[in-house]
Amino acid sequence: MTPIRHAKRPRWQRRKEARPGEIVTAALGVFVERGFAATKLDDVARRAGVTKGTMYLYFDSKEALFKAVVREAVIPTIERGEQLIAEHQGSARELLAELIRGWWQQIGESPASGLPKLMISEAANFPEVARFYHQEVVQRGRRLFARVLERGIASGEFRALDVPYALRSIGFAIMFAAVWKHSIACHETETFDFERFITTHIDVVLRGILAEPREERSHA
Amino acid sequence: MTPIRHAKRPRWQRRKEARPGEIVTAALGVFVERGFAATKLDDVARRAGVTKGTMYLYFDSKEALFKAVVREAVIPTIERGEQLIAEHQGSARELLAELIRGWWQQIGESPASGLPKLMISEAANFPEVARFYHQEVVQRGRRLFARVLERGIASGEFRALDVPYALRSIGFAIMFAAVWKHSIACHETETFDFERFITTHIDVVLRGILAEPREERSHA
Amino acid sequence: MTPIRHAKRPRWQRRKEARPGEIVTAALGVFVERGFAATKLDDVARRAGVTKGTMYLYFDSKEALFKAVVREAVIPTIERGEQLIAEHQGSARELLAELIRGWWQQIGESPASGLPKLMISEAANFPEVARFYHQEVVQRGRRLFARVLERGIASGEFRALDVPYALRSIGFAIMFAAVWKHSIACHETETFDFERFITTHIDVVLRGILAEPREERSHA
Amino acid sequence: MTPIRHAKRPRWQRRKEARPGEIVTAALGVFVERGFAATKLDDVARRAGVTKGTMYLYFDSKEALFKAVVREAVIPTIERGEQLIAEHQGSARELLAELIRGWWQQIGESPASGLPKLMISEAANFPEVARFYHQEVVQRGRRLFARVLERGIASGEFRALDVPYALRSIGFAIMFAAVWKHSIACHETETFDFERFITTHIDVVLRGILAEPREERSHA
DNA sequence: TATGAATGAGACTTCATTCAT
DNA sequence: AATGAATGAAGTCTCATTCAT
Repeated sequence: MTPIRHAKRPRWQRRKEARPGEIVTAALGVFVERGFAATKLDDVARRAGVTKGTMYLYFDSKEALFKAVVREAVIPTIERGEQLIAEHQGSARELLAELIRGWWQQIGESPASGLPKLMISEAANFPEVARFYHQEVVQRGRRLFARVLERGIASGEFRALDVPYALRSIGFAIMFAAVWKHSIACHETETFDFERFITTHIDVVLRGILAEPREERSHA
Repeated sequence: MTPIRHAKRPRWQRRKEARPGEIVTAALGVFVERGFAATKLDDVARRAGVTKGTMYLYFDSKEALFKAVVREAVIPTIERGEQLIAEHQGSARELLAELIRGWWQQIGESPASGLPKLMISEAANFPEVARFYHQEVVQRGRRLFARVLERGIASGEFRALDVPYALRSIGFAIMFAAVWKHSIACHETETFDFERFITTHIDVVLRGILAEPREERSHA
Repeated sequence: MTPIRHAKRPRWQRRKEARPGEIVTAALGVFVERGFAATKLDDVARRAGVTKGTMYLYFDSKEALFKAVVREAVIPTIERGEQLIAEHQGSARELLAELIRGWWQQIGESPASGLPKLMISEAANFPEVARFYHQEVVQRGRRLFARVLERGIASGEFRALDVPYALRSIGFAIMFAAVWKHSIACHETETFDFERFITTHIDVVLRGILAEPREERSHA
Repeated sequence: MTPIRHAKRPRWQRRKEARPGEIVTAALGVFVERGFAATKLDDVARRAGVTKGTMYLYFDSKEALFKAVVREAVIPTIERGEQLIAEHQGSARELLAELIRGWWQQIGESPASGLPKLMISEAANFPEVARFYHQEVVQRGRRLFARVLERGIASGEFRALDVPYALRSIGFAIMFAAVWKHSIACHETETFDFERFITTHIDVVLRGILAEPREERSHA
């Protein structure tokens, strides 16, 4: 009679390469959901499929993990932003529309879209990180939009705008959509159709900034 | 023989009526700044000019205080919203402009403007509160805007819009301005001119939603 | 029938003044017994009759508590040392004998006698504290002994000695007795009679340093 | 076709015989420096040139390692002690002097001199080890000294002494010198000349215990 | 009514120990 | 035989909450 032998699964595996990324991904999720202070490392660990102790092999502290999360999430945000500019061509209006639509497709639908919410929530608790984010993401993004607007104004496509504020008028709504997605949207019964929102938004703001049709026109 | 009577001033005064309000105000500030979990009751107490123990005379727990803060901040938000509709008249475009400008003046510049940031940050941690806020503020606000847009469409002032999403296109930017003010804006070197933002925003979105000019047109 | 009413003893009392001293005393005991690292704050708290949390009202950290313990225990050691010199008079030999006997009575039998063991054990872990102890206690004590020896040599009572090392020859044994008392002595079956040790030690070392009685004798 | 053969040097060599000794030596050093609880096995491993895991091939636990360290360090201490007695001959005074000097040369200058400090520090945490050390080293050492003193008294070289305590008067200072060497001595700016200390100590205590010269005397 | 000393549950963090490689 | 990634128990420290004053 052979004794029953449970095929003993190993208690854990060595996955040194994969771990940091998995932990950062898990942490991004929990931080975005609950905020830094309310996040328990146990929860992050569980979501990453490791134990609490393992996380300290890769990150010195909860704060270090937070910074790593922001850093990791920021880099693709920047890179994709740069790429978007490089790629898109055509009229300023098409460029702007593509920029918005592209941003949403590449970032808005990725986990990195939680970053704005995270930074907004934790700015006061992590001033240096906030400053870093502001420089590397916010200001860069603004310059991007500004360039497009200015190009459109120069070419006569767009009317004379107060560029620094017009870009906020356009961009804030998009940022808020991302923030919304990761917070109260979860509690809405009817689902929010981001596709439709983006389409409508582009429609509204483009009309809002386009130069007067042609012949007639006279605004102060 | 007259008994000696020390004119002993009481160590503290009875301020039963004033206390709760002061505490809630202080708590709103700290909650908005740091978030619920990162807020220490000691800090709230200090800002309110009382001690930690005193707060428990008025609020059962930190969570209860949080709910009170939201409730207290929500009520004027709603009331002012209602009032804004009731007061303003005129064309839909003027109404919309006044609505936005009025919101900013009455709420955006008050401490209650921190509420959106707070709710966004804590929605996942306080689902019931989030639901309450969503119903009493968000949806009500939306209905407000929707009514204005619909009125404008009906009167031919505005073009045919996807109302539920167009209102977000307009409103999100304003909400984000409030959120921004309480978070990363603090880390900007150049100051953000909200007045100018509001003006530009109204300008852009109004043009964006107005019916095709045809020939005539003349707005300020 | 009267219901039985337990005279409910208060869960705790407010004793702000007394606490720090009690905690330091308790901590001295445990630190001396087990060493810094092996000491659990829970144990200190229990011995002091408080809870762990209470200790943090008075000391910022375990390390801060350690430093306070040393500081508190050092001060009386120094003060009593100074006092011993000031008080004692008479011939150098009597002075030396009194010094040793007095040290034992005043310090050796007090809890502060654990200090040498504690400093010896933790010197490598707390270099700054060790330096402080070395300056304020060790060197001061040495100067004390040195002065007595020099006085005796000058007066012809003691023979010409290598003072810096002779004082160690005398003093080390006494220090070791204190160290011993707080460590291995606890594991001896037969008790150690400190009184008898001190008497013998004084007898031996005094003979060892007294000037040659008179004419005769000469050994290498 | 000859298969390619990488002359792959093994990542590690079989050093089964050498390992335990190296680990014990490293551990002795760290234990003496920092104490048992403050010692991290990682540090020991690094000093021994192995990894933490390897240590568990030779020692079941940190405590087992500690015991091994004591055992290993105790044995030569005992053996050298025995050897010292066996070797030395001559008058009791010479024997005593040689004993002290020999102890210092053979043990005081070896790493084993850290043992007294270690046992003193950890006696309360490892009572059985302390008891073992006490029996095998302390008491044996005492008996050794006692025999020498008794021999000297019997031969008339030494005066009538309270032997059990006189030997402590002599021996404690030497033990303390060893303890000192491994703790606070490291923080002294001026170096401690052990040679000179031993010489002075022998000088002082021998005079302190020699019989009164009477008129003359001649010991071999 | 108000205080703030005291509490204790719970979080972060360390590190001895295990075990897949 | 050796490694070092992974574990989890245990300790330090914080802070919401209680309660004697």
